Amino acid sequence: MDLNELKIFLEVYRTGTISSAAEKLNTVQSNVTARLKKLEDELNVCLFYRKSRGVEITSDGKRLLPFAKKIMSAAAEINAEFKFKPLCKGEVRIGLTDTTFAECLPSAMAAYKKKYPEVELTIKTDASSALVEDIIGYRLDGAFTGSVGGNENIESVHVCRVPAVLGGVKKEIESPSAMIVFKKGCSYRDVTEKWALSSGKQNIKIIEFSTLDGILGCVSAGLGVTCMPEKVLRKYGVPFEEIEEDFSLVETNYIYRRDVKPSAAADAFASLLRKNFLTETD
Amino acid sequence: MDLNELKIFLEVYRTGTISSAAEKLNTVQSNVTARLKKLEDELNVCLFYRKSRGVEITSDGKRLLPFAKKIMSAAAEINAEFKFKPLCKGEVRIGLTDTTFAECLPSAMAAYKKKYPEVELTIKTDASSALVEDIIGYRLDGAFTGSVGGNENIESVHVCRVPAVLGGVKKEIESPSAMIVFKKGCSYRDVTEKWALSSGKQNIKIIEFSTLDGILGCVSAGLGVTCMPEKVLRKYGVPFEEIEEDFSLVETNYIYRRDVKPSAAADAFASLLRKNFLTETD
DNA sequence: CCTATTTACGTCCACCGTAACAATA
DNA sequence: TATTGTTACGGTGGACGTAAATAGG
Repeated sequence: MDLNELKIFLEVYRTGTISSAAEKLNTVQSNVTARLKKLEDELNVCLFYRKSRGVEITSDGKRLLPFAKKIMSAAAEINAEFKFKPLCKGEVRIGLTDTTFAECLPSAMAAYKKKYPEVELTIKTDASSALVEDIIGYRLDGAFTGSVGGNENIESVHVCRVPAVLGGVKKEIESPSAMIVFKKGCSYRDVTEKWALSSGKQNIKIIEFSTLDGILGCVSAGLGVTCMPEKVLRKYGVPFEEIEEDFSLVETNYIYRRDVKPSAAADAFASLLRKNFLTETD
Repeated sequence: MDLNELKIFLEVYRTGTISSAAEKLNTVQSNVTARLKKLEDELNVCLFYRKSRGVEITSDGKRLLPFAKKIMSAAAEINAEFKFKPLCKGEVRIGLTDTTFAECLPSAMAAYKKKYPEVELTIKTDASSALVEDIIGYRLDGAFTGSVGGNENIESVHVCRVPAVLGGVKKEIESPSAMIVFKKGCSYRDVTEKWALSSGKQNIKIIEFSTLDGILGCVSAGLGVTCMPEKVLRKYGVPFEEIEEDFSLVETNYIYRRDVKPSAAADAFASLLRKNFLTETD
């Protein structure tokens, strides 16, 4: 059985002649005759009486009608689902770093939920390197990360490059007692460590936190310093000063598996987030 | 889109690997890979993550699942309808002569209705020649008639050959006053006319009736004679005597259009009727 | 090394179009 | 003759199989 045969069967029934059905279907009479005959052979029945003026459906043809219609409409639903409403449903799993999250996610998420209410959106925040692993392991559809070592499985699209600044109360910036950072793999931890190295403070104590609030709370309390995008520090009211561009610049990229075509829902979210990101970090 | 692609998609989902799906479907890996890729290209999505150990369905694949299942089950319903339950439904239009009707139809119809309750059975009684026209014009699926002139569109199957006898009250048989018969085209009218001719009574009056009851009623009332199968006259209690075999033998054939495959329901009814006919006319 | 998928390539069949034929009004 | 369906036939694209390459555990 073949969808095409059923389509032809229905069109012949609708028009009442093989010729006009062939024309409607952009093919030739002989082909319609052959497809019809094939269907009749498959089902082992006669579907139409061949009369001198067109054809007339038989009792067996009538039996087939509802089934054929059902199948064709189900097939049309697939096209509707995937071609005409590609964004309406699905599940999207996006990864972010805590800093990206703080900067631009909430507004993007609100806009996305409003536009595509049927998409199940899952957001995970983690360090850049962990996000890369999640992409490779198919646990995320895409992620915004700092620069990642080249991996042949991963496609990386540059989003923006913003400088990190050194945040901390005045006393700490002048004489830092500790670096308060995310776990290994966070791009801003890297910057902070590079800053410490370049300014001869490599033996400074390290305090690790797993949340942005935790880090900034401690920094505000004068327990240490941290490198962050200026925007984040401003939002939390943490004093800061600029640091050398040599190592302060942090890339933000959108990454995804090269061998997996992103779902339309994922593409839509990623581009929306990227737009938000660029707007807010201008 | 193609039913085969959807079947492959579902089997890959069910088994979790392309290899085992190929084995289940009696084909090879490379073919499953290709069909899957074709489906993905058509829908413009990625349906499975290719992992080192089999594949895993994606969010878009999950979207496709219910549609694919729906279509495949609808296709299976067609097979069920036409292959496994070929006799359950439909419409059957059978033609009979009045004499055939009287002889064997009632019991056959009862048996058929019991066996195939969902078939819409339409019975038409008319003269043999009229039934032939109905077959040619697609208004009947099949008919039991007397012998008909060869028509290349009509397939004719011999059922039986029984002699007609001359029915009438004693006085009428000895000296018939009229032939009481069906309209032109009835095989038994033909026999009656041949009898009249051979016995030198060609100028006898003709009374036409359109029902068997009418004919036999008049014959019983002594208004004339008629030629009928012995069995019919017995049933109605009409006296009779045998006539010459030269013209008394009446064929009964089952006829149908050669270019139309009979529906299973029609075949079933015809064979049942034929069996009844043979049994009752032994 | 075994399992699993992808890619390359060759074969073959089925679909489709052209064209001639048949039947009917 | 015009309309419609059927049959014959040839080309071609796509489906399928074989086999080698690739990747991960």
